[in-house]
Amino acid sequence: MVTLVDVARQAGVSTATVSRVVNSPGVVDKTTRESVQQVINELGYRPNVVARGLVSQKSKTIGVVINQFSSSYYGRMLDGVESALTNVGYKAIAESSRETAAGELGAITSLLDRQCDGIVLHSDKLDDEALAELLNTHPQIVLMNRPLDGFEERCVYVDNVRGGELAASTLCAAGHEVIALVDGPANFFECVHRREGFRAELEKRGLKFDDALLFHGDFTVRSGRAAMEKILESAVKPSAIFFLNDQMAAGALDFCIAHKISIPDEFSIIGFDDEVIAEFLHPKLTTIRQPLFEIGAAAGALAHAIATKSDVAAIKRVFDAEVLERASVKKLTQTKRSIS
Amino acid sequence: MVTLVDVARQAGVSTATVSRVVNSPGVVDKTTRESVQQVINELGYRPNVVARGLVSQKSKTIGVVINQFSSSYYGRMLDGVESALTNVGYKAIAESSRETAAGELGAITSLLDRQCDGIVLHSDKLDDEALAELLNTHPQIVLMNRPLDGFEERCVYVDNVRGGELAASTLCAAGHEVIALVDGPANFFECVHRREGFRAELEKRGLKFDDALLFHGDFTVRSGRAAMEKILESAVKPSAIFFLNDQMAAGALDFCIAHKISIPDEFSIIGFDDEVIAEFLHPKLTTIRQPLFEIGAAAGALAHAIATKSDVAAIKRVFDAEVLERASVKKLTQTKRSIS
DNA sequence: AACCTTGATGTAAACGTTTACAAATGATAC
DNA sequence: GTATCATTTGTAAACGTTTACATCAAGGTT
Repeated sequence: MVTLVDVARQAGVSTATVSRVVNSPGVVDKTTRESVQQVINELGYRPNVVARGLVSQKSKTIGVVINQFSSSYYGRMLDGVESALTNVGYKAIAESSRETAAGELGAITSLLDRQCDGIVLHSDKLDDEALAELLNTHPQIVLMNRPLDGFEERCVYVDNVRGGELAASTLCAAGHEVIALVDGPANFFECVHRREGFRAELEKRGLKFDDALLFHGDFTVRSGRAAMEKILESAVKPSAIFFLNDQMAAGALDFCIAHKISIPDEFSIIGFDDEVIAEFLHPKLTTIRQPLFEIGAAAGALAHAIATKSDVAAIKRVFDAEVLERASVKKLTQTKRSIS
Repeated sequence: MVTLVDVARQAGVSTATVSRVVNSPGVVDKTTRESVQQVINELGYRPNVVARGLVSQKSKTIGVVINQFSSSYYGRMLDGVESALTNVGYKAIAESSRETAAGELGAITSLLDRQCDGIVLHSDKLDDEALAELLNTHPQIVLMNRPLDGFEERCVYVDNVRGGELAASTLCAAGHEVIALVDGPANFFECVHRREGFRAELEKRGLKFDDALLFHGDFTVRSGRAAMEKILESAVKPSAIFFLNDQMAAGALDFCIAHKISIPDEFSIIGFDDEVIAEFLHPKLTTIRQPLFEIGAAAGALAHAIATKSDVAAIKRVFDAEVLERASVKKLTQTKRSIS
């Protein structure tokens, strides 16, 4: 490995001078600079980031903690983080928690040990209390796609309430009035918010949400299939169904194909997330899209801003979801609506 | 930040002793060890990985270069790499090339600058020559899911030839004899190999592959749709089609739905890759699966073995693909076969 | 009693940088 | 000719560790 010292010796200058031509070429004399640069090129010298980090006490690196890599949900956010950081000369280093609370904590510690200047954390295994404590002791941590009361400044996320409203308004605008909702895991804040927004929008439109229309799922394909079956067996006759994520909607669609139930003719279906599978389903799934890349980018920018003590106010924290209209929602005609 | 020096002072010992209780507790006296450990806990001391790396000249880190995060293709391999490394106390740090050759080179340099002990490279932008040069100058680099002549020891990949054979044998076993093939980008080695294996298997079975049955695509959904249209317009009447990746097969399926062509009744279809979408398509796509997690894990293990100069021979380099039979391939009956 | 081991600890150099400060040079102004 | 200043360069300390080597005490051999 060729070091600063090698270059200095070869060029007949001090290490300080070499360091200067690398970091602030302006201050060194043109002749010196050029001859040093020449030696740098000849020897193929590259600064050792580790040594540099030790003395500068900066790693120019932001750590990112996610659940796993093999899901485009995290992938899209990672791409966003990396993109934002690359733009400002920082690096992202991603670590997976392997889907356990211990893994999340371990990843954070490991990233901190590595002297990351900031950390972008996607947590869904730690509870609010643990998270609050973490954020209090480590001012360089920001939360990605999760809000936390009292830490509004350090959270970047999609407005799930607004997302739920959007689902309701999309369905209502298409003429639906009796709408079933298939829930996700009870303790997920996303579910609470999406449901909340959904109900609120319905009420705003003078429609009451009947609890008989609420079905339970756990975000898996299998549970979506089961929920669809339950809906068919039940007494309620919704014209549309809002699944709190795409996986469950996919399960329902699969069930419908198997049982020759025509979608969207017999039921309109809307999902949430816009996963890659959504536009490959049959029919193509209308869904609510979270701007994951943008959320990742904002989280990266926020962590960077905090690390460099630069202006944090300009960074957008709360993102709106948007509806992607595809083919699983049918517009009801006036006549049809009155019949049903 | 609390350092070794702080601990040493507080515990009334030298930094060497503290370092020893952290790294080789065995050699220090029980009483000393315990009192030092006590101070470490009180102060919440954590070793600075950067400083440690500087003196030990080891980072215990393997860098991984991929094209992007937001694709489960890379995600599955990343999970594999991370899993293998975590098992041996190493860390993976992933960087995306943002899909350009310059990005690949930049990521490698950046990882090298960070003193990664090894690098796992997934390259599809660099040609064989550039790669060979890279591997020659940097013995710590290994290639993930790409073979390279002359560097068999340092490449981990799926046997695409065998994968092509598998596609052919699956279709033949179902009674198909006239099989169309939809190609991918001409310069991708994957395509060359898959085609090669496909042809070889056909010939082995006494079937000749007619070039009229070869159609071109570029791995995109759109091109799959277009290829399907071309096949329908053409004079050849295949009973089955082998798409060199799932994306194109998805496009074809979409086209078929739109044009009321029943799959697998009118055509049997097989894809390649087993992307997440495969089992959500209609009908569920039969495809050839690459063991991406295992490939990533092996690549990680290989890089680690090289970095630690341990035994490299035991690590599996070439992986077999497997066929995932779902619903897009139909078994032809003897009668039907003779009619067609 | 002299010598050798063994085990525990400390001393100090080293890793490859950056940077505050000092020093040297030359130009400018009077 | 001296004082002042700007520009360029060098010296050396610092960052937080690890580790070769030295030291020392205590116990064992002869």
